[in-house]
Amino acid sequence: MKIGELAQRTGTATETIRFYEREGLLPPAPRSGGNYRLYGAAHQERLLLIRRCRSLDMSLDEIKALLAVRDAPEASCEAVNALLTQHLGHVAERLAELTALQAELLALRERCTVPQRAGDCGILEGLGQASPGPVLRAPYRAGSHGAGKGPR
Amino acid sequence: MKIGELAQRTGTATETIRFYEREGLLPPAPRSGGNYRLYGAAHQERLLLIRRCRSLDMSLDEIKALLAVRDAPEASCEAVNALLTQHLGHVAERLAELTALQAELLALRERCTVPQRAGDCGILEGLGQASPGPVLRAPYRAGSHGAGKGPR
DNA sequence: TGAAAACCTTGAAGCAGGTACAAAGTCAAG
DNA sequence: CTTGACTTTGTACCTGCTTCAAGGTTTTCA
Repeated sequence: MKIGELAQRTGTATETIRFYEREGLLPPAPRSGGNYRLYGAAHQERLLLIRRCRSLDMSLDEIKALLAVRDAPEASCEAVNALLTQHLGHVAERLAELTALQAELLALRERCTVPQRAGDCGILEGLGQASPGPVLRAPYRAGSHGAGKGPR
Repeated sequence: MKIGELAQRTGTATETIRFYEREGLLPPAPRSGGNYRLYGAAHQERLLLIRRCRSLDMSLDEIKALLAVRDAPEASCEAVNALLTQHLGHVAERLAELTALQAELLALRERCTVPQRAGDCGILEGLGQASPGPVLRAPYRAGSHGAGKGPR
């Protein structure tokens, strides 16, 4: 099948598929006479695995490590376990951060229930005060997922 | 004070301060004879407000909107309220996603408790199967915060 | 048959929110 | 007067894609 069909079958944009190939997550596809990429069932399964891992919020590097283990079926799968545990750690950490964040935001909203002059707004005042503690450990990390403006 | 001192006082990297100036969050600082940026108390307060908002995981655009209201003290602060509520929505949404994620990852880890051949690993097998539902709504969003590899 | 539409190709640029250089200029202390 | 700490500008890099632009190929249908 051509890239468009693979894209449709896996719910992945064609550009994303090419991107995964460039990044080494998918092997370079064989080409047709007209230089079109041609894919089979194995590619499709691999791509679905990648997408599933992404939906579990793993980084491409983590997925690469996972695929490397999968590509060596005689090796031990301990590494997979370790990776998963580590990833769970990241998720738990982020959950804790977001929970603290939510509490702080809710408290902040309490401070201004009635519309008034911005100069007297309790929220802006509250924002001027120091945070009770570092909610997010750091200017977190370049290029990951958060509570920003949402998809699209 | 010079940029280094402001950086130290606010716990912000000097590059980040210059970045905020470029992005229009901070006004262009007046310069010394040697072309060094010079800052006063007002700059420091504004920067702290920005950093606090960032620690609340607001986007730079959201912060810009907030600052615009702050800069017009006679305007109504309703917009601040709306922004905060909207932001709380994002956080709640992300929390729900991460919670579902965590459950799925925990279930996955159950599948492989003993080291074995990667070819028979229950986790890799589990990853090959379809997800029970879309955990994350979409290839989430370019450039935000997540449960990736963490800072540094 | 031939032209239009629908697909595919590569490459480069853009997003957020910075970080990390490099090459050069400025200033204080020894 | 030189060393070192600081600053300046500018550019490139990070993640995980998405969105172009400019062309090549294949399919469709009149």
